[in-house]
Amino acid sequence: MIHSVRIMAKKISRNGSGGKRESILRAATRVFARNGYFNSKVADIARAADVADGTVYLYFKSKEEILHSIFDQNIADAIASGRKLIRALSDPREKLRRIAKLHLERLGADRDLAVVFQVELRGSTKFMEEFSAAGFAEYLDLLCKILEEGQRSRVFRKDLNAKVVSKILFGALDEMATNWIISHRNYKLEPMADIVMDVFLNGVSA
Amino acid sequence: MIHSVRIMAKKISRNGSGGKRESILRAATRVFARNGYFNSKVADIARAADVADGTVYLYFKSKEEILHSIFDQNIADAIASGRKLIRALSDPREKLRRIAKLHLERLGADRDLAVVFQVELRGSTKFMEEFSAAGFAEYLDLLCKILEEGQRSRVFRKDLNAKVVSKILFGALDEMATNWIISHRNYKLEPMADIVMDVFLNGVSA
DNA sequence: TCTGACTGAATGAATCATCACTCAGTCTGG
DNA sequence: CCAGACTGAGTGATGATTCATTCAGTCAGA
Repeated sequence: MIHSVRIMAKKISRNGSGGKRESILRAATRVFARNGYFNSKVADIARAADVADGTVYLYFKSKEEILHSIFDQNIADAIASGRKLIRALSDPREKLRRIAKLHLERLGADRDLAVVFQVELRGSTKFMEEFSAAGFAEYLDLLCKILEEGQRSRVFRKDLNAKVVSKILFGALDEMATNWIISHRNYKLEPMADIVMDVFLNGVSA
Repeated sequence: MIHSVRIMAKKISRNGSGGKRESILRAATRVFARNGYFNSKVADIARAADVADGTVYLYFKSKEEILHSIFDQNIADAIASGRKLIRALSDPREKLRRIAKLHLERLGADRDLAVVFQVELRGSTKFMEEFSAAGFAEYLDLLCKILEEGQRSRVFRKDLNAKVVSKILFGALDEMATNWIISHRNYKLEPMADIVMDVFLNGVSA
């Protein structure tokens, strides 16, 4: 009995929305987004999460690991959602449209997270390289595979390098997100995906 | 006689490639590119420029101002080059092709500068917003104006928002540059402009 | 031409505020 | 009472910036 309760507690504390770890990650996202990673003090994160400074170190090895965790958790989730979303579809164009929409939808739904992804994670080659090695490359690969599939079925032009073309698409979406953050006007991010996909698909269709 | 010699000396020390200010800027670009802005010590920059720590402060108010100066100097130069390059051209498509090539040519010619532009300048919303207000917006506007011109002459589709479309183009080029930096393989950046422009122009042409 | 006063660029050791991280101790549920 | 989650004051390192000092070069007067 006691045993199972402890396991539950552990589980909640690891994954649940009431857990300290989650709470620290959410707080850190907010703090990083507001001040920038290097200007954020661990003490600020602790205060925002309503825990003591030391508690942060019970859950994360270092300040840097917090940033990593924010990225890891979200990119893995995004890729999983993306794969699931396109599983039932057959038209490569539609697959890309859905992925693009999901991409901007997710970032548009949480401005703080978007800032961390678009701004803070870019702030050092070290991070860029580490991150690119992991989830980022996987995301690009997801796009690339769809493009290749479309080339095989002659939906997309075959004279283009799929890898390069997937970067073009990613770059266009990425810029939409970055501009949305910088701009202080209040518009919806996700509809931008339609315009991007219009131009892009028109450009790569056979 | 002596007087004119002094004026020459002053002029060289302000603008010439042998001047300390220039030398500090070049050194800073290298150091920022290697270590990242926040991990770079002013002392590192001073050593790389072969001057004393304090000398840096005779030319720049702060470490931050050094980063600003690197950006300001280069973006202004890039925009001027771009405008000059397209002045004699009439076809909007050709104008965009030339600008895109110039964009990647400049970054591809100086990896350190590219790292500062693609990575270090992105590392804080504060920088992003300040920079976007100045030169970056002007660059986007340059693209936008060409697109609008092309729409008027029915070269480009009129059903697209020129501002958004210019961001798509910028984002695609930007991603080429960023990927070139992250990737450790040794390829030329500038030819990527052709592929980008192929897809892009195909996508926006009427 | 020589000399002594003057200038201001350049120096780099010292200052001082800032944090990431630690750890000795407290609290609490069972 | 115990285990272990949690606390938060303290520590040590770091690094941007300052400023008293040096010294190479300029200049004016004799």
